[in-house]
Amino acid sequence: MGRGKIVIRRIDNSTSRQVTFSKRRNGLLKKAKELAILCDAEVGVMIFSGTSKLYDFASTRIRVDFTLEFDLM
Amino acid sequence: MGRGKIVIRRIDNSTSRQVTFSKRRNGLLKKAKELAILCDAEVGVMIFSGTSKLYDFASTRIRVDFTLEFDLM
DNA sequence: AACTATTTATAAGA
DNA sequence: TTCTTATAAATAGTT
Repeated sequence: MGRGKIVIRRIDNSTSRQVTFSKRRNGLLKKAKELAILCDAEVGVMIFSGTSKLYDFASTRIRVDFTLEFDLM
Repeated sequence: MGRGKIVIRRIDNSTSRQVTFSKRRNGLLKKAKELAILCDAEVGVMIFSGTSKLYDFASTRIRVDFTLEFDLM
């Protein structure tokens, strides 16, 4: 959706990748909230950017304890 | 988006709620995958339906261990 | 389970 | 880099 059609593959240009990350991250969190409300569902989303900053959402009736283990090289 | 505009509040009719759940659940999972690929981000999504069936997605470089604790009444 | 009229998300551009 | 807008994509209501 947008001025042009895109293929779903890693965006090489880091600036474009950052801009797209910001837009789509917000879109995903918004849709997660809507799903939880509309359908009375339990939804949890966690997103880590390349710099490992966390963005997340969890519906109120759910508690999620998670540990993340990255295979760092 | 659709034939009419909707307000984001719990859908009372259970059949409609179920149909919307199915559509939007798929949409959310798709967008999570796209975000992970396009932006090389770590993304995890977990969705529980009213009947507590789990639908989830996690990008391959992430491992998420989670426990869910519902406040059942 | 399909369809399609519309709304919404967003890719490019300014 | 915040705002705009043309267009792709998601989906609400319908069949």
